[in-house]
Amino acid sequence: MTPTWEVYSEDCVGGITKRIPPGSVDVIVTSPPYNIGKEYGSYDDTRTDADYLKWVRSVSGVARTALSDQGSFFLNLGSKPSRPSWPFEVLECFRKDFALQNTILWVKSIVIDGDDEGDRVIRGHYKPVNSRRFLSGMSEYVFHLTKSGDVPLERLEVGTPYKDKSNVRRWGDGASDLRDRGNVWFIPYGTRWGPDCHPCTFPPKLPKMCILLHGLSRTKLVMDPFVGTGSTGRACVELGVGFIGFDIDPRYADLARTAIQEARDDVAESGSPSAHHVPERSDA
Amino acid sequence: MTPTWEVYSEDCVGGITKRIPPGSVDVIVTSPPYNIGKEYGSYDDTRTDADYLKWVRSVSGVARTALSDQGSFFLNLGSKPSRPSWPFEVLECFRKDFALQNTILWVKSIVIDGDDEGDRVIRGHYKPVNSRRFLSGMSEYVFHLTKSGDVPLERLEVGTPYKDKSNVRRWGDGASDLRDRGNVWFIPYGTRWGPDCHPCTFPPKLPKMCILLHGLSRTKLVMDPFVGTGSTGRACVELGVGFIGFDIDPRYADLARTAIQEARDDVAESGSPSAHHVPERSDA
DNA sequence: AGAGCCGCTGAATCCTTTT
DNA sequence: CAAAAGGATTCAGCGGCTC
Repeated sequence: MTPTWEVYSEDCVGGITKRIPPGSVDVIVTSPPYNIGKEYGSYDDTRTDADYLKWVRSVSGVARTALSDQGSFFLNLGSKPSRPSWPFEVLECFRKDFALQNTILWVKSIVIDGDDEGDRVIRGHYKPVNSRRFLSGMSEYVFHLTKSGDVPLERLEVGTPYKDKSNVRRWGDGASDLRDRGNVWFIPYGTRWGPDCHPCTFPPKLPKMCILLHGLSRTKLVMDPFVGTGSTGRACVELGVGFIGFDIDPRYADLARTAIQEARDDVAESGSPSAHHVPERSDA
Repeated sequence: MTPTWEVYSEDCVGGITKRIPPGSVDVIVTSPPYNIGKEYGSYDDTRTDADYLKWVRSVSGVARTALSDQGSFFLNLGSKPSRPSWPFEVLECFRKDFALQNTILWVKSIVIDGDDEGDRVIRGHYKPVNSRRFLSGMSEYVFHLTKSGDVPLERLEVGTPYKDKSNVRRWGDGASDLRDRGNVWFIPYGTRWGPDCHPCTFPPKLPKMCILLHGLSRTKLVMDPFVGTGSTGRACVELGVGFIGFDIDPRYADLARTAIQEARDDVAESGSPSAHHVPERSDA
């Protein structure tokens, strides 16, 4: 049976309540908008932080209802350069409904100075901030939230090959050359980052890794309350799992539907409905 | 005039109040103990989290008093994988007295998958945890706290060259070929990890980079309320700035004094009282 | 002589069982 | 039922050994 991929152009709080049976979502992957005023164009731009956080609380509530008891909620939060504490303040809202089980650091760019092992390594796109007081932000957070704080994961699904190959046969089960990647994920942006891109989407590799970490076999339905350009939906098509997404802005909902359709065409063409691994290059 | 380096074996809250004139500290670099029960052997081991956080509040208060208006407070907080939210909870205590101006991510180990730019890169010490639900922790936080949130920094003092010019090791030239390193600092542990090492110290490179980031010219006195093995004191000797440290445990205070004395001997021997740059290898 | 194999050790570890 | 104690585990680095 083919899974379904749906995107609704409506407010996620209402949409989730109306359309999603409680406990039926296995994985949530999303990146909420920073400034609700921008996204909800009709709203008053002078919304206070307190208002925003109150709204976040309501999102958290419906998310908890929709998620299954053994489900995983991957919450991507970047930080406004001018306010590094913002992600933590938003996280507090969700921690009233969820346990923080893991904090994943999405590193976009890093400098590794030369040492015994090799020369200096600089990887990832460098986006400098012109400031006297702020360091350029090279990372975002992916908070892994669960209801119990005790949801089993498939760490090796996003694993990395052993460094010491002699350990493969010694401690690996013999077949797999994989060990835990840890909580620091280096995922650079793709080379091109179009001007019409949603400001707060992530590269397709990120939602893919999140779903794989939760475990593909335990994932039937993925939800994204703020689809943006539809990276999560695209990942779901490629992984062959169901998806339901929301975006109050019809333009983004359309973008996401297009992205999903493109992914379906690609999959139909290449023939492989699901790639059970992290591809080397999964940039759009 | 030679700066002074002092370590007192006493509780930092009392020690700071007694010995440090308000506003006289330019930079604080420290890594507080997680479990006060362990450090303060005589205390009741059944201290609750709330008690610990209350104690943190008192530390925060004296730290604020000691710090100058334009001072920087670099707070290193690691996290047990089993409780990823702990650093954020502790941070909240300090945010009542300080503004969070920057969040620096100290990355100890990272996997960079191969792509166009090169082969797969694995760097740093890998410390796996035995768990089905937790990812291995490869990072810690360094929260940069200030009074105003608007303290100017010297980003290029910890900068990195624009290009890989293999034989440009000429530091005298200065900041011409440097760009901002960003907020993700890759600093691996040294290879050897001696048996008599304090469990929660950071590599000497870390406090050094913090002081340089604040600006050597604006730094006369550095303070560390929990010296541990004395990495911060050692860094101060090497940079030629004053230091005052505290540790209630006399053994650690002694360790720190020894570390400082060793650094003084090293500096006296090599002749250069301050190295105005981040050394390639500064492991003890 | 260099590649491969194995033992040993560590870690602000986690997990299970027992008081 | 919270807390303590002992057991289990992981994988990189190192060193020694063999082929």
